[in-house]
Amino acid sequence: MIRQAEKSCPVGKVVALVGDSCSLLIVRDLLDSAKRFSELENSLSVSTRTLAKKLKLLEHEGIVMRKETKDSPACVRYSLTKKGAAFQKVVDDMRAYGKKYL
Amino acid sequence: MIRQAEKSCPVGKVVALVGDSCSLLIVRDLLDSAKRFSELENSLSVSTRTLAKKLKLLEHEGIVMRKETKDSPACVRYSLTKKGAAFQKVVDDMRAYGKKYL
DNA sequence: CGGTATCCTATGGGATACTG
DNA sequence: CAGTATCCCATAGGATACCG
Repeated sequence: MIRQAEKSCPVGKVVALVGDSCSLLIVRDLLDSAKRFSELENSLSVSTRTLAKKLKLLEHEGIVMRKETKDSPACVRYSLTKKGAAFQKVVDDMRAYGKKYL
Repeated sequence: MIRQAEKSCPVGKVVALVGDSCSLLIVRDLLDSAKRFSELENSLSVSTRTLAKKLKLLEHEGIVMRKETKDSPACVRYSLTKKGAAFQKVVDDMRAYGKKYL
């Protein structure tokens, strides 16, 4: 639904990037600390499939980093890149808004 | 997709409210100034149907105000309530983010 | 544990036509 | 102009099963 017209607007770009139901919630969680796949899965109550897709997308966009330690069973941690961590202000303001108005 | 678990988090609430493809873009436009239906329609490149639905939702949530002046043809202006205008910071932060990183 | 692969459904949203 | 009403479709996302 994001059209060409939106792509020239910085706000439109941000919405196109994290303006879905859970991308920003992933960022919110990772702003707190790096987390495992299953931790995110539980926190967000999202399906495995969707979480995997969103994480891949966010990784591809340079928002999220994936780090795997060679253990068995597998252990993977997701954290924010600098670009991802820069969402801190947005998330903080949203939190402030939510507390005050919702 | 927004689950119960998210409703206890202020950020989750905000995302549930404006975390779709165009609600926040409507707010962005109205932060600039009050606008008519058709202005929003053109600016957002969204279908009549969708815009009408989102505006109703935002009005119902107390974010947007609808003012009709009894003219012919009809003239309707949408503007932000105080609750809606409070999104200024969030939108500004998103704009700053978009300019810097996207 | 951290995914991928299928299948399937709900629904968001476009296009079009019509009305006060 | 500012919508409402239909119809229709694409796709986001859930559920489930399976794998390294």
